[in-house]
This record gives sequence, C-alpha cells and structure tokens, in this order.
Amino acid sequence: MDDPSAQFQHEDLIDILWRQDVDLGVKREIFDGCLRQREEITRARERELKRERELERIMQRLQKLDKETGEFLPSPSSVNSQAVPFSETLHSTEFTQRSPVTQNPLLSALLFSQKSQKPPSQEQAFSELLSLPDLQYYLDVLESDGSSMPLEDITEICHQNLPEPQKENSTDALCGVTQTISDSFEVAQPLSCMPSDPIEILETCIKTFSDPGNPTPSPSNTIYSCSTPENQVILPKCHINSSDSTLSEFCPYTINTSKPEQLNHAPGRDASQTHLKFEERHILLGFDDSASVGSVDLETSLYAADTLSISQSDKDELESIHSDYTDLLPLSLHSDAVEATLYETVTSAQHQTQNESSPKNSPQANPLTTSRAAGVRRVCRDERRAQAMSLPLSVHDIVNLPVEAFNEAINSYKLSNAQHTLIRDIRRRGKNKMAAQSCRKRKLDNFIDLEDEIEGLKREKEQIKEENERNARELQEKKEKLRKLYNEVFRRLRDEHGNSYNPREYKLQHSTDGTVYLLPRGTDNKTNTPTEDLPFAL
DNA sequence: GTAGGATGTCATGCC
DNA sequence: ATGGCATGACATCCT
Repeated sequence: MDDPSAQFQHEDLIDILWRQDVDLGVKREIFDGCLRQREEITRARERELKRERELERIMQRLQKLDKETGEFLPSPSSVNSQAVPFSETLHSTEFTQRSPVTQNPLLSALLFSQKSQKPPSQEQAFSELLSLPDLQYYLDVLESDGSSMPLEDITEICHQNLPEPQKENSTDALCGVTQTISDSFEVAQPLSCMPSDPIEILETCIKTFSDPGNPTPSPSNTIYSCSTPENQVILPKCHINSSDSTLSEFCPYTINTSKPEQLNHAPGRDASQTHLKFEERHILLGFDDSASVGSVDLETSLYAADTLSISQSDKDELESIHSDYTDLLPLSLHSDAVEATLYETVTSAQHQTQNESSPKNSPQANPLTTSRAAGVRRVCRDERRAQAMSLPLSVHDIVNLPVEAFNEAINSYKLSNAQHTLIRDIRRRGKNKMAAQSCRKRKLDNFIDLEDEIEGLKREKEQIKEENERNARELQEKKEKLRKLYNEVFRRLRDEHGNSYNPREYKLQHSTDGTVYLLPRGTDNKTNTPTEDLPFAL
C-alpha cells in the first residue's frame, strides 16, 4: 500500500466499484479523503488560472497597446467616460436602455415594448463598467492589495483616496456600483455568502450587468433617473404583488421593498439611511398613496389601467367616464379631485370585481357574483352623472323617495334646467330599472310556476291514464264473469220435457227488480238485455 | 368570433 | 294631466 501506484490503483478500484454500486460495507467518505484532496487542488488551480485570465483581460481593456510606440494607452472608453460624468450617463437614455432594469425581461417588455432593442452584449456592458473612472480606481485597489479585502473596505478605501471633487461627483456612482454589487448578491444569491474574492465580485457584477436574463436590481440612481410614467406605473405593480414570490424574482424592487433589512448589507449605509432610501424610493416611484391618488390625472390613470392589467372593457369604461363627464361637466368642475374620486370609484369597482369574480377558481361563474359585478359597474353611471352635475340628492334618494318628499326636496333646492332634467331622468330610469327587475323576476316566477303546473298536469294525466287502464281491466273481468254465469244458467235451464234451451233461439233477460225472464230471440225488448254483446259459449 | 344570459334603457299602454 | 307600473324590444356587457 505504500507504493503510490498501488494506492492509485486501489483508489481507482474503489471509485469503479462505487460507480458500479457495489456495497463495500462502509461509507464513501472514508474512501473519498484523497479524492477530495485531489479535486480541491484541481479546483484551486483552475480558479487561479481563471483569475489570471480575468486580470489579463481587464488590463488589456484598460490599456491599449500602441503599435507604433509600444506604449499602453488608455482605452477610448475610459477617455469618453471622463468626458461624460457617470451621473449624466445614468440619466441618459442610452444608459437607461442598457440598465439592468431594462435587462429584466419583464420590466424591459413593459418599459420598451414599442421599441425593438437588442440586449447589450457582455463586451458592451463590460466596457460600460470599465469606462467609469471610479471603477478603474476600484480595479487598482483590487489589483494592489484588495485581493482578500471585504467589499465594504474596498469601497471605503476608494472613497477616502479619491480627490475631493471627484469624490463628490462620484459618491452616487460609487454607491450605485457597490449597491449594485451588493444587491446583485442579495437578489441573485440570497442564500449564499458574499464572495470574498474581489475578482469574483467583479465577475458577478459583470454578469449582472451583461446577462439579459438576470433579473437583478440596478443602482437606485438609475431608477431615480427614470421619472417616466412607466416607472410610476410598473413599480407599484411590483409593490402590489410583493407577496408573490414568483413575480418577486422578476421584480427586484419587490425584494428590496419587502425586505428592507437586506439593504443594510449595502456598504457605507446604515439602517436609517437605507430606510430613508427606501422611503424616498417609495415616494418617488409613486408608491405613496397620497401621491398616487391625489395627484393622478386621468391620462395617467388610463395608462395605469393599461399597465396594471386592467381589461380592455375597463379601459373603455374609464375612457367613457372621461368623455361622459367631460361632456356633462362644466369647466369649473373638471378638477383633479373629481377625477381622482372617479378614478378611485372605478378602480375600487374594478378591484371589487376582480376580488368577487375569480374565474380561475370557478369555471362556471356564479350568476350572483357576475350580476353584482356588472351591477357595480352599471349602477355608477347615474351616480357619475349626479356627481358631475353636483346634484344635491343621492341617486338612492332620487329614486326611492316618495313623490311628495321628492317634489319637496327638489323644490327646496335651486336647480338648473339641466339638473332638473337629469334628476327626473335618474328617477325615471331608477324606477323603470326596478320595475324591469321586478318584471323579470315576475316573468321568471311565472315561468317557474308554469313549469310546475305543467309537471302537475303531466302527473295528473298519468294518474288518469292508469285509472282508465285499471277500469278497463276490471270491466273485462266483469264481462267475463257475466258470460260464464249466463252460459251456466242457460246450461241448467230445462223445459217441461227436460230438454235444454237453444241459446240461439232464447235469451235471458233480468228486470230491475231482479227477476230473470227467458225470452225467445226476436223479441223487440232491448231494455235490460245483457245478451246483445254477450258471446255465446256454445 | 360567437352564443347566450344578465342588466339597463326606452317606448308604449294602462291605471 | 301626471306619475307610476308593466312589459316588449333593443343595446351592452360579460362569461
């Protein structure tokens, strides 16, 4: 066993036996000690090689070799990056298009559904990253002594060593980059620890920026730069569905907002800052209820209806509301508050509709639920008109007050002709609506009653039919009995000579008093004659 | 896209 | 004359 070749053969044999599922009687770990050591050595060597390759690649990109002078020149991208500050880059459309937000397939589809955009390649994303002067500083630190340094320390060192103006300008950028790295790990690898190897961090960062299918968060600055309605709409959606773990995978902000404590891991930030950031993001992105309801205009609402997956019919309803009350409304009433109220009404109705009717759970829709949902949608039409015309009475009162009280009420207010007409129409429609409902109910009840009556008549008909059949059977039995009795009587009758009577020549006839007479046939007395239809059993 | 049910609304007649 | 009711017919929405 001391011979290395013999030991190698022994391990190989164990491995072969193990692969062939041969029970050796002991656990595999006992045999795997040497195997694991070999694997770890191989893995470390591969990691070392990979790191060297990455460093070499980074250096090649940072410094371009001038073929004429043989000197290393700064890459064009880094030159460009000095001309364009990072904050401006963040605000630019190009960066917005390349941001990880847009590389999230879901967000990208929602944000830029109109445009056909090619996701940036890894090279582009890499050069984008390397074009940041702050990141170059990071790389210097990484190369020098940051190989085993935690990310927080690297950030701190870079921040301290930066020149003052650049520090000020680049604070957000640094925070953005480090936040991105940190967030990337929080989201993409929530269960794993932060890699201690800076190259691995950088590598993950590169993958984060370049992988179009990687739904990782972007620097918060990117989001702040995107103050378009898309963000105001899409992100609340993420917030609304924050409990949905599936969607959370595609919406990193859900993770960040629902788990703010994870942001505490971000370098250079304490909990209060993170919380402040969270609140700030919440408000800026339209999470705040007061902001989203109070200041929303109808166009935004319509847009929100679009992106919040409201159906086409509801959008039409919203649009009809818009047109309806725009037609009805005096200009002074066309205020945000009214619109917000209307929007709230409709969205709450929509919400109620969605909550009440769950077609996924009930393939056959509940008629009551359906009718209630439709009612909610339809009932509000006159209410909209009443609100738009500022009627002093509620629709319910307009419809349900007695005539005297109603007339008294409308006379007590000073109503315009339009208001008067509308209030009369609302009452008429309301009354007619109730009448139509009762009429339909009555019609339905009549229909049901008629069906019940039909069923009863059918049953009665069956009973009568059965009784008829029973009576016919009994009649036949009685006829048979009478015939037999008649024949028996004839058979026993004898004349004075002891001869029997011929049934063809004579017949029996009984009177009402029970007396039986023997009469010769041909007698024209048909009363009480049971022999007309009696068969003769001769 | 279509069928069918539910509902709202209008027109009309009657009380 | 007026208001309310009943009902047929049509439109619209929703499943």
